Amino acid sequence: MKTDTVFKKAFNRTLDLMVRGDIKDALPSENEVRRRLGVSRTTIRKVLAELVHRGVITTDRRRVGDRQINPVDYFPDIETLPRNLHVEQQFMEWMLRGDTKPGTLINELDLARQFGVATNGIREFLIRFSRFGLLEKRPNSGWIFEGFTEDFALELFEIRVMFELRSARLFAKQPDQSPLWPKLEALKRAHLDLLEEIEHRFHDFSSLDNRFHRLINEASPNRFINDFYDIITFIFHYHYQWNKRDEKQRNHAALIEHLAYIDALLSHDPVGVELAANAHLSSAKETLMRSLVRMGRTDGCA
Amino acid sequence: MKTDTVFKKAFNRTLDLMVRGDIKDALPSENEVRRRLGVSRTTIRKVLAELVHRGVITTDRRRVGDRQINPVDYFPDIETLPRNLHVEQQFMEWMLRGDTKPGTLINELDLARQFGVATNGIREFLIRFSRFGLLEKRPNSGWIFEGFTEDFALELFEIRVMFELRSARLFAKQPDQSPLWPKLEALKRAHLDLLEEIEHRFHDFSSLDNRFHRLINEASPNRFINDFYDIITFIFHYHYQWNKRDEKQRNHAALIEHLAYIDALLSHDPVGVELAANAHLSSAKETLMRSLVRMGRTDGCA
DNA sequence: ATATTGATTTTTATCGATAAGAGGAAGAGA
DNA sequence: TCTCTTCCTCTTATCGATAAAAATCAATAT
Repeated sequence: MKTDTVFKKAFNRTLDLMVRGDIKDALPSENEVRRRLGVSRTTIRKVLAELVHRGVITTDRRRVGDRQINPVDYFPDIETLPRNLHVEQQFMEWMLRGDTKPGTLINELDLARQFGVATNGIREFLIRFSRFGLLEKRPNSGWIFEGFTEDFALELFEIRVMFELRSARLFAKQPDQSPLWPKLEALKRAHLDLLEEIEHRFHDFSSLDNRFHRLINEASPNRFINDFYDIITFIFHYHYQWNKRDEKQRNHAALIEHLAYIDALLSHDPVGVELAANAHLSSAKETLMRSLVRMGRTDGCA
Repeated sequence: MKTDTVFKKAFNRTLDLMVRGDIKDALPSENEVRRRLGVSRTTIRKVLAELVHRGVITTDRRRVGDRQINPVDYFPDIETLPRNLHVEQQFMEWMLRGDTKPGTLINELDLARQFGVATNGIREFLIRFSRFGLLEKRPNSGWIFEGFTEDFALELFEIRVMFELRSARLFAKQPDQSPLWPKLEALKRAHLDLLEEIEHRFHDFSSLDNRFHRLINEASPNRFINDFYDIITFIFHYHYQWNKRDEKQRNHAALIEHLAYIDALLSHDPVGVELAANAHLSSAKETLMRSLVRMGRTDGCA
């Protein structure tokens, strides 16, 4: 039996639309709502039915009633997360926080019980996750966890540098009329904005980081490079979610490096691009390696 | 209910051992057989029980009887293939032979019925397969097949060249005492042997090809490069399984290129290595691209 | 006609059940 | 004491069932 997370999320989002005034008086057609929320009409109808049932809208012509919408009407956030995300989060927590050692073998059944899902869900997650190079399957037996080790990080960065330099070079070579230049300019402004407010908005850096590196790849797209960047994004997302040490400084420094990198790109100077990219990447690597060493020492020897 | 392919394969292999005379008179201990076949003792016991049941060995002390072993005693090969391999093969056939167009959407239920397995098996295969960059999942809906197109091949080769040049360079730089040099020598000899008998042994090239490129990576291992080579191996394996055109010439040419490449490596000459590697890779690319174009034309316009 | 809603069919996500296979504990034999 | 075997438990591979969500088809209204 599927979870009804899609419905609950759609319901909450519909309430949002009404609260924000994007929907007032009569509701738009089912198809219109469907388009806005990006779910099927079946789900929309369920949402509408529930709204009627709760007296938020009237049955005839579905007018928005004068009933106030309050926080209790919303489904709790957890119930709007699909199962596989749930599994992912719990697994990453198990792996990164639990200080899971290289060579640990993973027991599907055990994890399934721990996470409260069927073994199937665990297995599907593990298959998906295995492309990150941290797991290996022994047929008819379990999985072996290779460990989020220094070696892993070094190998990851070796590829990352190759790919990034390749893409940056190609980006710099684009014709002047390319639509990517204005995009890069916009991104530069976003960086400057963030820099101004770095004191309290430093969390926003990671999404900017992502946008930047993906933009670099857009100049000459290659699906394998893009896929590889998924790995980086994923690993960093979870790793730094639980390693907040020096987050502000880290992000501040990276922001400055990005700006130098962007300027080098904007100046079309290949040597400068290479230098700036290298500088940024090696500092990112440094940061990760340092935090890995620290992680390993959480048992008290530092 | 699991399939008993492990048992059947182990059974066949045990018969092989007896036929080949590796096992005569009394059988070795369960643990010994286990070690040789690489399966669990549970499975071995099942095999032994079956052998007794069929009168191939005697119950007491498990002596090999004088009953002749004949082909009928073997389980058919198909029953020794695990389910997921089955799915894989059928899917690849569906995709490559069926001339499946880019943008085709994949229906798990439909494939499950077609291949005679539960939807779960299909889904697990698709998740595993999606790392090859040919599929994309739409949550709560199906999968979309991106197509085994020219773009795909071009992107694949761009990465392949980057990785191979990197690895070849590092390989050439190894110290003289590295154990990889003798391995390379051995591989060279294998190439020469095959070259002599190319007329009727040209099928053996692909495994040699694999060994060669994996050896190159061994000098400075990187799991992501290795994983990427899995993609290449997989794609080529199936693609050329159904595109046998010019197979002999193709392999013959590649063999010659390999030899030049190997000699360049053995001479530690970085420029020569780069040239030879490039030459080989671009010819491999040529071959693939040509066969892709032909595939597209199987509808008769050529 | 065309867009909107209503009813119906298909497909996906998810669970639970079960035979096959892995592996451990302890007795039996050398 | 050590290996081999028997017995037993736990895990994986695989199926089938079912609610949720998507997709399609039919009816109605504008």
